[in-house]
Amino acid sequence: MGSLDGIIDELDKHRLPFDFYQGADVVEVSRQLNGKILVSASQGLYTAGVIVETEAYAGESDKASHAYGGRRTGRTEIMYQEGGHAYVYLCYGIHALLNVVVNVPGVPHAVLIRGVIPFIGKQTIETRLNRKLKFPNDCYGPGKVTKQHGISTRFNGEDLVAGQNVWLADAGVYPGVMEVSAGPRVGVDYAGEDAQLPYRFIWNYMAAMEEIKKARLFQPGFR
DNA sequence: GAACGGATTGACT
DNA sequence: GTCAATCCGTTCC
Repeated sequence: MGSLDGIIDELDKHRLPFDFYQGADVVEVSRQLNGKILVSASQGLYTAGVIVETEAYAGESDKASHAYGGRRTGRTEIMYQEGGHAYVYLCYGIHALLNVVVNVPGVPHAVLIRGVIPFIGKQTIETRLNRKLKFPNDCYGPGKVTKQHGISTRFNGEDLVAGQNVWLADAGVYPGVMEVSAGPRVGVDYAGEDAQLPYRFIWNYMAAMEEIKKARLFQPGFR
């Protein structure tokens, strides 16, 4: 009852389908990813949490994107593949950042996962951090997400639809209509006027916790 | 073979 | 709120 295996099994059954990632509008996909579940199995240890912050990167026409102007290199290649794969790259030489590849082959759109409220594997996460989790502070920040969930650049190219190492699920956690706010992206001053685009989506922590409490997966005695 | 620079973080006031 | 450390991978010569 409420066993870890049972919950992971449930999250596996409710994976986001292939079609979800083929969406033509990466900004809308970015918004919709708030409330979805990030599940990872790294070093044989499961962790999972609710996504509460994302940013859209709109490929060739977006000056903030690594694929701006059709830039296609070894690093950006995965973004040109079909949606539903992970794009993980190293930032500032230290932080791995997790992106979800969106759209059809040849269209290098992606969504950066910037915030997650963890609910499975808290002990694993605290071991990785070497300290206790601090809410809500530890939930926001793209480098924090990958550290907590054991996601390194080795996860680059992972299949989110059929792979066993990392995936996304719909666990019935949905933001209220007005609860996800849009704003400019972080750390993209180099992108000129594109830095002002409202491609960043944040789900307020208190509001997210309210919705999480309501979801079936989180009811006492579930399973 | 080497320069470049960053989709950040955490410490500090 | 401000600010500097950070260091590898990517890119191009």
